[in-house]
Amino acid sequence: MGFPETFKALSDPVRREILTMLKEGRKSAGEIGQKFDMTGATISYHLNILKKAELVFEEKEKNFIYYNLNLTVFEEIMMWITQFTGKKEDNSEE
Amino acid sequence: MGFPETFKALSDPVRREILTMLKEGRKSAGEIGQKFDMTGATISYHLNILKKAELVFEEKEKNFIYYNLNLTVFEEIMMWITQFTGKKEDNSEE
DNA sequence: TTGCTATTTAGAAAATTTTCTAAATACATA
DNA sequence: TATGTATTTAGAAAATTTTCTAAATAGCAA
Repeated sequence: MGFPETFKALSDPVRREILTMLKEGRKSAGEIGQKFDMTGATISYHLNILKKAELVFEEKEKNFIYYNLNLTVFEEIMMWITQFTGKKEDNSEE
Repeated sequence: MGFPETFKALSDPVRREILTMLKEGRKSAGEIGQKFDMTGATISYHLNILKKAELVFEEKEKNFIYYNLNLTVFEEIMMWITQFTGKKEDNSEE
């Protein structure tokens, strides 16, 4: 995957808002788009960046494409930041 | 401060590399610049972005300006990510 | 003061990112 | 098959970011 893509993906407010929406559970591209004053094409562009950064994955179902959070990469970002804050690196609880 | 600036600041590889360098301790703008194949003006631009994001602070001493990590904001990013990974939010050890 | 070193500021050029419109694809169902 | 809905792709325009050169500022030291 690569940190460059991940951090780039997180650097845009629209994309962070999309991630926040997905905390509630999967949403279709259309549902996500309704939250923003942008064309579907632009939302699609942002979703693609999140997908390439592996921050989300998609599930195709009927006519829809649903987007989900992929938590693995969030863990990796945590690790990266941990090198600065010096908290323990293995969160072995839970 | 604001997450937008912080994430923007972290989105550039040069700036992340600068932060990594500063783990060792404070460095002057000149010392930082030696690591990169860029003009001092460009380094200064990146340092300013890190400073505005409050990821670093500066100490002026004699003819030099030394840059240091400011760990506070890293903690805030950790918090932001924690909302996704669901780890405990108060790291009350140490 | 004058000159030297360290760094920033200003403004322009180059590169990248974000957004849009229009067209394309894909699937579902009448 | 034909039509409609959901979403993406292509290509261009607009906006932002990164970089450079040249000039400015600031402190030190002769």
